[in-house]
Amino acid sequence: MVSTIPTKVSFKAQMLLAREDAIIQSVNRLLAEKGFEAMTVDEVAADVGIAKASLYKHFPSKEDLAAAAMVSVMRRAQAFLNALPAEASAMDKLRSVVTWTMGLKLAGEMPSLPSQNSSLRITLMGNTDYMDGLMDVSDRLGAWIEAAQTQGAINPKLPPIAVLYTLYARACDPVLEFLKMGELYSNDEIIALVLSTCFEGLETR
Amino acid sequence: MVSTIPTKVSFKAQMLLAREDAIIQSVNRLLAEKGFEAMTVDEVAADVGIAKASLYKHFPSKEDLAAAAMVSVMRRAQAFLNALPAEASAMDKLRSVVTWTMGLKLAGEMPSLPSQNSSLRITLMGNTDYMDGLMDVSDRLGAWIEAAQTQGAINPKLPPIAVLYTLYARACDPVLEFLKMGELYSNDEIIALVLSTCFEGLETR
DNA sequence: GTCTATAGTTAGATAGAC
DNA sequence: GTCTATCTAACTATAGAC
Repeated sequence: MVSTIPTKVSFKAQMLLAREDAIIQSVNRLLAEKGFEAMTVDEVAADVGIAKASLYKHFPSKEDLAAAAMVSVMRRAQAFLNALPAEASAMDKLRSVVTWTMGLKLAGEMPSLPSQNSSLRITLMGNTDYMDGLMDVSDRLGAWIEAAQTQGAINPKLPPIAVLYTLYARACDPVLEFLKMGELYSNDEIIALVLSTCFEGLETR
Repeated sequence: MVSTIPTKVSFKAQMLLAREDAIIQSVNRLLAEKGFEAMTVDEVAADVGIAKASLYKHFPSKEDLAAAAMVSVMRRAQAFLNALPAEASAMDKLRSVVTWTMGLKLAGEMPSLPSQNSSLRITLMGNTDYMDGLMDVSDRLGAWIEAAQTQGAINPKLPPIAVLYTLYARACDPVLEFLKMGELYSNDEIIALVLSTCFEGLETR
């Protein structure tokens, strides 16, 4: 039994995962484009190229679709953190992470969820994959923040939690899209500008 | 005719304005609480204490309700700008304005609109009261920004438009609500923290 | 698991009496 | 201008055949 069935099971499982990946990719893009409320399940189904009922066989609700997209982004973030050079300073790592998240946002790959929606919050906080990823990322960023403060790179008077929130907020900063709409600056220039205001502030140094 | 009718007309007009003020106040609060998509017209009607159909006699659509709330906030902003001491430096004025907008947000009086919703954008941009107010406020802030840059207070390398967007963005900064949810800091402390990260940045000076 | 078809609900907007 | 009652459209979710 072990010798005959595995390949077939594995193949089917692979197809299933591939389809779910396609779904998540569509959800991710649509969430970045229009946000959670404006995205409809019909759109997702049409974008993936399957029927809506089939979609509900994979994910039990619209909220779970969004959660899956967030888990996906969280995994990408973890992979990015893992790939950072170990010899870099805590400050450099933090700057790299923020640069990466802003790039994701400008590329239209950062899903945007309303922080108010309660049913979505409940689904997200009940999703252990998402919560574990969030905790892991927060812990690692938190450690770098405290290290940077000890080294005198980040203002030690700021509570680490406030710094963490400030960094997270750059991933959904409306300044990015406003500057992009103006069409005066390239994506790299926009990232450089916002990175500068974030770490160095508006005041002259 | 001129001597007999005016008082009655004026009285009716006054009642109408009072009712519309009450509507706008409800809309403003609900928009701050739940955002545009989550706010329903039924809720607004119930909150004001009138029938939904009556609401539609005053404002032709949900989008126009939100626009009226934005015009109201814009007027308050203009009044705040007018009341700033003329002898204050450009930099002090900018800090005061940002402090004020963050206070409004923390007090639950800052309506939050999705920057993606297109029908809302169209209504807003077709509303001359709103657009005139926005232009006026932007012009005055813009002048202060350039003055502060000339005086060396604000980093002159930053494009004024990027500085303006950055200041506007503080009015809807999720860091404010995150820190408020944590219940570790008072509203004044939160404002001081975000004001510091905004103007002085995260890096040690 | 995928489909078509539809149930069930909500919310924006309107009709028509007063 | 205000009301009750209703329309219409859109959307989430599911039933049931294959």
